[in-house]
Formats: sequence, structure tokens, C-alpha cells
Amino acid sequence: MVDVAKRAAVSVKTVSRVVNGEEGVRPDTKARVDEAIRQLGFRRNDSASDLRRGRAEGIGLIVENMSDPFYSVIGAAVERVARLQRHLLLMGSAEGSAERERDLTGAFLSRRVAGLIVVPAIEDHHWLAAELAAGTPVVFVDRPASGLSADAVLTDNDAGVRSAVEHLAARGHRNIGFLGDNPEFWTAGQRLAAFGSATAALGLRSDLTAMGPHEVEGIAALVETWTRDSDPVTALVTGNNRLSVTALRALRRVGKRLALVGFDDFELADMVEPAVTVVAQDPAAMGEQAAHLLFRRLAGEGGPARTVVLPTRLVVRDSSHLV
Amino acid sequence: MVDVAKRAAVSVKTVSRVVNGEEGVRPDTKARVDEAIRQLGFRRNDSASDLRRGRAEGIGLIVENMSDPFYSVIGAAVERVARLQRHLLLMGSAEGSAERERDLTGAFLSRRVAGLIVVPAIEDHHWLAAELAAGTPVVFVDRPASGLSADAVLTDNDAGVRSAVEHLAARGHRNIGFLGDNPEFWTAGQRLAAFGSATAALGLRSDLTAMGPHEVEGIAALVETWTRDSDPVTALVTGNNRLSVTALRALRRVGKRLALVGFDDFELADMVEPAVTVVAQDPAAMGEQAAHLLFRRLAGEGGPARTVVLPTRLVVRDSSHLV
DNA sequence: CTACTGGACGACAACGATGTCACCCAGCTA
DNA sequence: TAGCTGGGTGACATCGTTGTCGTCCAGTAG
Repeated sequence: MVDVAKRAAVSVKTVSRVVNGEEGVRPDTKARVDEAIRQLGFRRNDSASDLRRGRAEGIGLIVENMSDPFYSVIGAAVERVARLQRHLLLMGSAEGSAERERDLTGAFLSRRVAGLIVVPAIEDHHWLAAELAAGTPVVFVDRPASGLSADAVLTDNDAGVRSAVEHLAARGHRNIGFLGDNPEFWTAGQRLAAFGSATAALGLRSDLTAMGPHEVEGIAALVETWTRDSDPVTALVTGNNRLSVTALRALRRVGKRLALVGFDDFELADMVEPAVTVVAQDPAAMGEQAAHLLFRRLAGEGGPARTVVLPTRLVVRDSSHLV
Repeated sequence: MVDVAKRAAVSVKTVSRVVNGEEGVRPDTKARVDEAIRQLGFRRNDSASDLRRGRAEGIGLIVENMSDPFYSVIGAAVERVARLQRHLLLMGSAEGSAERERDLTGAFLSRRVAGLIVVPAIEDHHWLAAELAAGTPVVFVDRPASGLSADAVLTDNDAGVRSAVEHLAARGHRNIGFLGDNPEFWTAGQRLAAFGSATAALGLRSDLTAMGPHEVEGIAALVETWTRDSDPVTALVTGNNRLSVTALRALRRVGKRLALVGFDDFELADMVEPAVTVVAQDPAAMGEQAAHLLFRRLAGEGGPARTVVLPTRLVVRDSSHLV
């Protein structure tokens, strides 16, 4: 910047003014400075700018696994909003590890990012309270923070599971099995609970649940067990899209054609055999809302923590039309 | 840091030494400093550190679209390697726009990232030469840079397409159609050229190519045309996974069961009807190799630009067994 | 006892930008 | 003409770290 200033015969402060588009620079001065910038190929050093201003124009995003479509869509949505606010996206996978999540959080905070968007792993987040109080806004996505009151964007898991159960019940299914993920994951727990209350409300069996197997073999064995009965399970609800796909493979493996409704849509759900009925979430909207919440906080909005709950949409395809 | 120094009754320089794990601090001094850091909840300001050191410990990744599985897998791989080197990942989507790509590049360079990994859009990159020469390493992925000699990680498009054509020819197909993307995209052009030479080498027709329609309707119409003939097309090669899926939908729409081989694998390719034979690339390996190349440059490795070409793998499923 | 060594530590400047405040002067009013 | 105004500009301190270099002192050799 001092080189530019010399070349344009102005002070560094004036160069700074031009670079930041501030008021109060005569057009001819600005032109001289712009020309000098062009000639020297000058690029402002944002590290210095960040240091002086005390805040970096970047937002940190922590997800479980960047390559999972659910999270990458969230990431893309966050980046789109961030870009409009002239912020960069820093992104990392916590891979379900609380330690890795803390490391990433620390790294982002050390870099003085403007804010954080986090899909939290299993753990207590009260240690983040200090940073929150210090003015770095944090928004949680998909799952709320535990031990901390902060903004969050969630899916309406309860209504979503209920719509799945009601849909199957309306088609005559009485014994519906639920395949969920480890209930230590908040969403898995929510969906399990929702399954319990939805089935109970309809007078259906609520005990056909398994939060266990994730592999084709395990699920295939489970299906065998559930269908050996004289009063067999005739339909399945799966707690996330990985389980939906795995269940589909398992059903093929054992040659049973149970009805199936999956939580969370996935690409080609309409092209597989049978096309899978799903409770669709809207990850792009989740990312977008989270980013909007964050930037509203950055714009100075106060008030208590907000929670945005997004609705689900039942997308009926073939798999729920099976006997 | 000065607060920590006061509390531990040492100089800031000593705190800096402890924070950076430098030699030459007595264990008891280090313990005092650590304790002060803990008590005050001190976190080093990386903006200041970056400024002083002249380089940020982050690497910038520019892809076409973060939410596309191909790119998000690259991103996850890059992040994994970056993490091991204690670097953060900054990521953005250029969305096929050269301008947006330049903006992102500029933003990353302003932040003085350690290096850049770029999936380039259509354009000339000689303007990057100055930065490259100035010591910021750049690695290109999926497509080489134009007008610039830089490291790159590519897929062996030629061998991949050839394996697809040979596979279909071996199953008796003589008239094979090629559905590609806009040939301004480097990969699309490569694959088209590869299709031409592979068919020519086998004495097959090389003129059944369309770099045009991307929607179900357009492709359906094209298929109708190609199969109306007395000497009809009996097999299709698609140039990327979006086209494979769209072609699959189009074939269903018009009720034709042509053989199909897609370039690039996709999730559930084995579960759709028919399961799709593909030429699989390895995006995770591409991201990993690119990151390794980058960090080798950062470690001071000199020498001319390297190009790593990764092999493809033909994954035979049902769609290529159709008549 | 003196001279020397080397390890531990601190003072200070510098990295490149920006906020504050003072300055200058053209153009105005009284 | 003297005094004011206010827009354009610059000098300087400052953000939080780290590189350089000098100081201090305990321990050792002569």
C-alpha cells in the first residue's frame, strides 16, 4: 500500500480510502490511485485488515461430513448467502467427533471469523457460551446446542415421522417397523420418540424399533425376524437416507417387498426399484435460514435465541404402495 | 497476549514462545504461562500471526458447485489432507462463471492463503501466472489450466471412454450414440474426441454424437430420432453422471431399452432399473492427490509443473447387457 | 578469582492496514 | 478584509504477533 501511495503521490490513508470505497476522495485523486493499483498489481492484505478491524469476513461451517449430500447442500446454501454479504466460507468435517468439533471451532475462532454455523456432534456446548457472549454469533443446524441457548434451524422431525406413519396406516399397515440411527444423535432420538407417539396415537404397535444395524446384513436379519411372525411387520420407516438405501438393499437381499417410507429425500429415490416414498427435508433452506439468522445477528439484531423449525414434505412414490 | 504475559510475569515474547511450542523455555515458566492462558481463556489471534508471518494457514478450493457429489467428495478429501497439515479449508463455488472464479481467487489471495486448488471454468488463466511466480502454489483439478503451466490432477478421459466403447462393441453394438456436455468444457471435449477415436479404431460410426440437450425432453427426442432409422442406434455412452441419469429418465419416457454406459459413477447406480454400467472416476483420489501436490510445493519442492493422470475403472452392471 | 560459555528471557521494531484527529485551503459570509 | 466553514488529505498511533538481537546470569574452565 505504501508503494501505491508513493506512485500516486498520496498518503497510504488515501489509498486505503480508495480501496475501501470511502467518501471524500476527489475523482481525479481516486483515478490516480486506481491507476497505481493497476500498474503495481496491488491487492490488499486482508490479514492486516482483519487484524486492524478485529474481525475477519469469513464464516465458519462445521458439519459432520462434507461429502454427504445433506451437508454439502447446506454448505452450498451457506456459501451462497455468505457471498452476497462478501464473506468467505471456511468449512470442515467434524466426523462425529466432539474433539474434532472443538478443534475446528477453536481454529475458526482463532481466525476471528465473523460467525459460526455448526451441526453439533454429541456433546455439551456450554464451553461455547463465552465466545457467544464475547460477540461471535453461532447458529446450530439440524440439531440444537446442548447446555447453551443459541439460534438454531431444525427440521420438524415429529411432524415428518407422523406423516410417514399416518400415510402407512392409511394404507392398512398395522405393524410398522422403525429403523433408526444411534439415539445419542439428537435427530435419531427425536424421530424415534415421534415414531412412538405417532403409532400410539393410531393404536399401532410402538415396539417394533431398532436403533441398531447399519449394514445390509444386520438389517436383512432384522427383517427376517420381523416377518417370520404370524403377525408380521408389513412396512418400514427408516430414520435417515443412508438407512433407507441400506434397507432397500436388505429387502432385495431377502426378497421381501415391504412397504417403505424413508426420512430425508435422496437423489434417484424416484428411479430406484421400487421408487421410494420419503419425508423430504429441505437442506438448502436449512443452510440458507441459518446463514440469514447469522447475518442478522451480525447486523446487530439482539434478543433471545431463535429457533426456526422447517416443515417436511411427504413425497409419495411406489414403495409405500406395496402390500 | 500481553494480559497473559502480565499474569504469568513474563514478556509477551515468552508467551509467544510457549504458544508456538518453541524451544528454550524452562518447564516451570511454561507451566506458569499455560496456567495464565487457561485462566484467561486466551486464544491467539491468527490474523495477527498471519500478518506477521506473511502467510495464512489455509488453502483455498474453488469448484464449480459445492453441492455436486463429485466436487463435495473432492472437497472432503482436500480438507482431510489439509487438516493433517494443520491448515483450514476455504471453499467456494464458481458456478461455471469465469468472473466468479476470478473473484474467489482474488478473495483467497487477499487473505494470503498458503495455496489454491482450482477446478477451472472456461477461460484463460495466464493472469494467475504472477501469483504463481510470487510463490503461491496452485493446483488444477479435473481440467488443466489454459495459458499457464501449473500442477494438475486429471482423469484419463481417453482410456475411460475407450473402455466404454470397447465394452459395448464387444457386446455386438455397432451404432453407438454419444451424449456429451458443451464441448467448451475441457472434459466434454476430451471425451468427445476420445469417443471419435475409439469408434474409428473399431470401425464403428463416429458421427452419432450430440453435445446438446440436457433435459429429458431433448434427449428423448434425440433417442427417438436415432432409433427410427433402419440401422438404429442400439447403445448410448453418456459424458457425465448428470447426463447418465437424464438419459435413463429419457429412455424410460420413450420406452426404449438401449444399452448404456455412463462416464462417472454415481450413488445408487447399482440400484436403479437397469443398474447402470459406468466408467468410474475417483474424485476422492483426485482431491487427495491435488492436496498432496500442493503441500509438496509448500514444502519447497521445485521443478516443472507436474500432471497426475488418474485411471478410470469400468464397472459393469446391467445397463450394458441390453440388446 | 577471572573469563568465558550458552541457555533463558526481554526490549523493540515490524508486518500492512485503518481510526482519529489535525491541517490546509478554496469559497463563503459579515 | 477578517473570520468561518467544510471537504479533501495526511501524520500518527494502533491492532496482536513474531523475528532479531541484546542482556543477564548460572555454571564451567583456566
